Amino acid sequence: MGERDKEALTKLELQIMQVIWRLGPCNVAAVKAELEQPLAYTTVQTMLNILHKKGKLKRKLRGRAYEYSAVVTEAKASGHALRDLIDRMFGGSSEELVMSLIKSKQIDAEKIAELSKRLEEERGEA
Amino acid sequence: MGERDKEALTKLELQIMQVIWRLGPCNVAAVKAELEQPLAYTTVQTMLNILHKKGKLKRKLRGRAYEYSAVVTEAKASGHALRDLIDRMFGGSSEELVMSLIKSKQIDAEKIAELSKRLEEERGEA
DNA sequence: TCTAATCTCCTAATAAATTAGGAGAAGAAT
DNA sequence: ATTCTTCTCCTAATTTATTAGGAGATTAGA
Repeated sequence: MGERDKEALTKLELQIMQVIWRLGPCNVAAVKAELEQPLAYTTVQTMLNILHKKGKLKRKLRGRAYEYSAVVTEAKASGHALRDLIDRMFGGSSEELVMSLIKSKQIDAEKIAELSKRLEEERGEA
Repeated sequence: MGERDKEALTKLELQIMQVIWRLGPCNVAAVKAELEQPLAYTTVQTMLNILHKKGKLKRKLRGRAYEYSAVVTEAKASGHALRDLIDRMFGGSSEELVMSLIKSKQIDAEKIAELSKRLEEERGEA
């Protein structure tokens, strides 16, 4: 990865970000408690450090522990992950992705129609 | 990764699979020649071995070199990658994913409508 | 046949991601 | 004040992913 692509979150990084998106600002203990896998305190801390270094989290001393909070929104992160996948697997075409969803039966005509409709409505309100 | 998830392709693995999906059965040299990054012959070979071990490729001696061919289709692999992303980032909901595409302006109402239409047509023919 | 060019296998170095131990600081409890 | 706990930082072991070297086999061509 040549300097670029440092946006991407690894699996564990994502899980940790998700805890913080869900709970809001957290210290190490809170994140650790919320993770389904049992991880050592220091493991969680290392990951939080990495995320902080990558600019995904900011932190602030609260009491005697740091409290970490998200710098990027979940929407932004998922948008980015999606963009990556589209570029890497669907030749950059989001239509291809949607077609793939349909072909693999992960979504159907009804759902698409429903989404279109919801879209129209939102469009109308805006 | 507890035994499961061994479906997932890493970045380089994916690139190599893509060469084979595009060109059909290939030997090491052919894959190496087709990759944009310059990689050593043995590097490509190691990756092909790994992919073979993972069951993504099968191989057959053709002349004096192995010829590797895809066991999984591109559609299947991309379907799986998509499923993973949906599970990991969109709480398992493909609708959420599509909404995210829309919100991040990676696809718009027109496209969705077009897709729906194309779907109807295909439905009609089937 | 002999040589040069592959190609395979085995091995391993490097890098990135995940996991965690230990020392010391600093507040809390007695 | 002394002890106990909790938290930070620094460090590093482990695992997975990427990269590649070298020995020996086999074949093609002179």
